[in-house]
Amino acid sequence: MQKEVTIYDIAERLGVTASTVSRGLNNSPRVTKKTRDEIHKTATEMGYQHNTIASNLRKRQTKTIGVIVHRLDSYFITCVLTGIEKIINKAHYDILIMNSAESGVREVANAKSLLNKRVDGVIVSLALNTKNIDHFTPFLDRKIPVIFFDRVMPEVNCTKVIIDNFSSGYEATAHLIAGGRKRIAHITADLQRNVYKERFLGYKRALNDNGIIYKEKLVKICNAEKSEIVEAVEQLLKQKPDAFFVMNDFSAAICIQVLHKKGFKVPEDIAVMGFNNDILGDLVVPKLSTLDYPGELMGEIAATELINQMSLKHNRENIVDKTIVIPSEIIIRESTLKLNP
Amino acid sequence: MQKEVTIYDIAERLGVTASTVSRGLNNSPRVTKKTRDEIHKTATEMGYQHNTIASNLRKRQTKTIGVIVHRLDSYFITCVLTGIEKIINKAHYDILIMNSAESGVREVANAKSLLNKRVDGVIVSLALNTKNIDHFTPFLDRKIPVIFFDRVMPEVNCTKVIIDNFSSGYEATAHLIAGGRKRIAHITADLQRNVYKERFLGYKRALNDNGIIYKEKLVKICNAEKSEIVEAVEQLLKQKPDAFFVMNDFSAAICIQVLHKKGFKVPEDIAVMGFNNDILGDLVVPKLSTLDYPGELMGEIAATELINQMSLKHNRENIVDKTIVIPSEIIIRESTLKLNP
DNA sequence: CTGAAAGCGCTAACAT
DNA sequence: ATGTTAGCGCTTTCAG
Repeated sequence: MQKEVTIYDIAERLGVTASTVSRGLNNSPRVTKKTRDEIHKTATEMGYQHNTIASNLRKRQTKTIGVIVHRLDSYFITCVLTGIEKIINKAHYDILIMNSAESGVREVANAKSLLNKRVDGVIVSLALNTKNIDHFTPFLDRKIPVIFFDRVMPEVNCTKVIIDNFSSGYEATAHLIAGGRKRIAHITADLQRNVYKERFLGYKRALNDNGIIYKEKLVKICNAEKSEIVEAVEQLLKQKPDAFFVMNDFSAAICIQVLHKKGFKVPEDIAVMGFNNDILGDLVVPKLSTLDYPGELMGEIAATELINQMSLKHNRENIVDKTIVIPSEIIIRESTLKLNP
Repeated sequence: MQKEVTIYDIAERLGVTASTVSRGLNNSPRVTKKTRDEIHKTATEMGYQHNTIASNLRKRQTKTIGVIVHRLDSYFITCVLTGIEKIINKAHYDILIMNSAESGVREVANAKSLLNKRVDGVIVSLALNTKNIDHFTPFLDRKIPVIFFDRVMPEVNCTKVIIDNFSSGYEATAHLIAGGRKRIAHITADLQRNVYKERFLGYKRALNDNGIIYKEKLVKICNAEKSEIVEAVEQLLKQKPDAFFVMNDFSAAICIQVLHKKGFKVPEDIAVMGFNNDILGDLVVPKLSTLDYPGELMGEIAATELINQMSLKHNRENIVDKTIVIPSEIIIRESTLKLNP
């Protein structure tokens, strides 16, 4: 950055003072239309570019929000980001995206960085192994709103946007049972994280409510790597399951692939239920039954809530931490069709 | 933002001056280990948080790069972002992601915003309808490096990271021809954009080199909306094609779905060739033949090049604008298997 | 309607 | 090893 054209340079050229130039550039009505136009004209002539950093320092606000996601290469996350972006942009804020890459350590660093950059608000989905949210208390102390979405800490009192994972897990399992399945395998991820834990609890409860005994051997925990999914499916097949309830559609599609390779028919021999309503679910054969998990809507709602809270800056006491539950919906396609008796 | 704890507050408490505190916090060797430790200790005690804005203003650099993408909800783009992130983070830079949402107007606004925020470098993939790159000249004037990836302006002299779209289009088409196909339909997007145009030219050339006459009626331009793809496939079927070469794997999967619904067998009746090597290609039936388009690698290379150019700040004359071509590779799976004579 | 003056919080010559 | 001083570029109160 060599020497910049500043408002002083414009001021000098026009024989006015920097304050006037600043007002002019910001289209303040306190400066005549004529000077305002002149200011804009010379500004472009001289190649002036507003310095947001200086402005931010002076105004003590950045008109920027931070978003911490647990990964970037996920269809669900990009939908959420698209939703956030839609709302945030309309309100003339910018977005600083940080990627924790499922690492709690990086998440802490991300939070610190956002704090140092003085973002006006934060939206977060927690990393897989985040144990507490102490790294967000500096924000709350400073009355900077923080909204958690999807992956949250259930116990902690703060604003959350989630789906009802328990009910979704319950509903998925109940649907499989209604289809005549009795040995339902469940492939999921780290149960520390609320989303997986609650779906798992829903699964167990549905079994129980239908008089099916829960068997630990029918449950496998793994991350969403293809190799791990393949391995999990193969292991679980030893338990002779008649259905799989899988953590996401991508993994469910892999599951189907493995089953086909092993000579099983889906859904005739084994049913497969996904989660997330990924675009891909409609394109595989058989089409995947799944739970609709409206990412873009979730992003929009989180962002709307954030903007709302940011605008309440001066009487922050009015903010009530709430939990917003977004409706999720079971989508029944082909992979779980009923068994003929 | 109420009154902050500043280095002056720490200085006062410790009976030293702000410079010392600043040095201490930055772990400058010019201050004794003892005072350094004291400074850090009191800083945390007092809840001090470094103000990046003030620091950036003073240092006249932000350690932040801007990335403008044409959309967020694309598997390819998220791979690129992941790649960029990997490299950029290692170099202790932050990333400001902007979404042009395929709008040239928004792209111009994004560029301006990044300029105002004084990013140290920029990585861009152009929107569908961007006509020129004048909005990036202010960066180049200020010696702020700009790297274009994937969607670029071929004519303009600047640094680009791309794949060889012409050859890829050629190779895909030649592969189909080698499989005995003669009436090869092509579904693509706006030919203004280099990537589509060059693949199209490759397609034409391959036809020509193999003595097949190019037929305009076998080519359809559309965006990647599902409905448009379905419509395009249905229209093209009237031309009795024996193969489809489709702009991306997602659309190719839709194409297969339509063909199945119409009673065609893939690849026996009609072959389908995708583009991008999306994860999804391996999960559909039949598995998709496609062109591997290494997004993450592209991101890594663009970022590495950017960092390289940013480090050359003071003798920017040394920068040679170059075009880096990343190898793309045809992947033959099931959807284009050879016709039996 | 415009100007003067102060300061946002930090860093880096230059001095001691 | 630490202090002094100035200033990054902008906004905003207060004055005229």
